[in-house]
Amino acid sequence: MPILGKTRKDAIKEFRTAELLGAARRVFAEKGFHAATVEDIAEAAGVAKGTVYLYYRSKQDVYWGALEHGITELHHELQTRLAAEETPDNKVRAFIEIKIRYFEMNRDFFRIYFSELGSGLSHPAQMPPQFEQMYLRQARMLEAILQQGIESGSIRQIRTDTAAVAISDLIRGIIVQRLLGWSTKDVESDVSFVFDLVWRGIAAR
Amino acid sequence: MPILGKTRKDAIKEFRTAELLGAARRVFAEKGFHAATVEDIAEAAGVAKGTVYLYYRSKQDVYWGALEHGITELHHELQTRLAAEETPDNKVRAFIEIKIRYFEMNRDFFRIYFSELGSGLSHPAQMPPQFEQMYLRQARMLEAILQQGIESGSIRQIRTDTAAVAISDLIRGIIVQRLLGWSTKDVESDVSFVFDLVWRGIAAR
DNA sequence: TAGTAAAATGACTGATTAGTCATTTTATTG
DNA sequence: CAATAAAATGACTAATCAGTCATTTTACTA
Repeated sequence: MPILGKTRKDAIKEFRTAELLGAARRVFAEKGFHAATVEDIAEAAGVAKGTVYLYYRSKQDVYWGALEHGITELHHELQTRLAAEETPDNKVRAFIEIKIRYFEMNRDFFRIYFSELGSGLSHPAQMPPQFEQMYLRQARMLEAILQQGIESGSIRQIRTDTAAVAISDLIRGIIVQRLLGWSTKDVESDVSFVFDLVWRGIAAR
Repeated sequence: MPILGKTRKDAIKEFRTAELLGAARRVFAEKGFHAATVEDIAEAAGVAKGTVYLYYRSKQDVYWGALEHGITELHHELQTRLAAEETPDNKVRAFIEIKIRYFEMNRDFFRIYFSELGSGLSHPAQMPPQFEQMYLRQARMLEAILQQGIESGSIRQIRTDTAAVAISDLIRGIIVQRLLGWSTKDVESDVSFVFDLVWRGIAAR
């Protein structure tokens, strides 16, 4: 039974992989890439160190796996929820809200995501190209919304690429504030602040 | 001659310290805190490893020294230049421009500054309290300008703390874009973009 | 210039840890 | 229930590097 056999093997692999990625996310978030040891991750996942190397080629591989998992999940969340909104202003607001809420619910992931951005700054070459693509994919999603708004007349003529990046920066800033405990407001109020600032800035007069 | 002697000794110390901080900034920016070795820094400064430990107690100390130096320099730059501006809108614009230009001229420093923010996220406890103070000091400078604008009626009622942070986030985002080579516009045009977005968002109607 | 103090050096130590692989445990199958 | 294959283990190796300190070099002084 080659097919069943293959499926079962894959099931084990998927299970261990998910187990390890969850542990990796927690450990990397707490200690950062360098300070986290493979032993730490193995322990957090409840396996021995050698087992980690049965599923990932290196520590760096585990890290990228954890990062990719979160980015993909967030992307799907955005695609699904944005499809339900009609107007550009609702879409922009939803975009802001979904990202803030996702990171609020996945703080460990945000720490990895954020610090990877930082190290990508120092070593752009070492980052696998697909990650640059993943970052840009989100920016393009937002750009498309802005473009739609410009065409329908609700958003003024504006550089959509720069505006999209600016919105992402504001969102990231809010998350950092929340993680540091410097913002004690509820999510809704932070979402409104960002949306109002942005919408005043980009809406047609 | 105790006084002269002391002065000379201090002069040597200052010279070596500056030498080392410059080298540290370059090396840390290129490799990041963990991957940079004390040997690297010593070599970049043209001294032996042991010499580094005559002026700094640890690698971490060197890092904080480099960070503090840049933050202080930027702070003085801001204080001096902002004093020359009169109206809130000119001050806000100057604030944006000075920061972008400073980081544009000190790219190595920005990499350290930015990644420290990232690791502060993961280990808030390990960051010496004075750094949190330094970060907040800049935010307060901006807040004071906004407050002044509100009082004079040119800026609408708005949460100055959140707005100040938002402006800083936008500035940081622009710098990242520039360092990654994703923004090819001249500084003036990036400054204008940020200022226009912000001013539409916060100006009195 | 000789003698002394300050500064600089770099070989060395101890600790850490990524990755390996011979051995053991667990699951499968006929 | 063997016999065999798959999965898991963790002791071990080799490499790296922060920090030390006995020795050497440089600067100063009388």
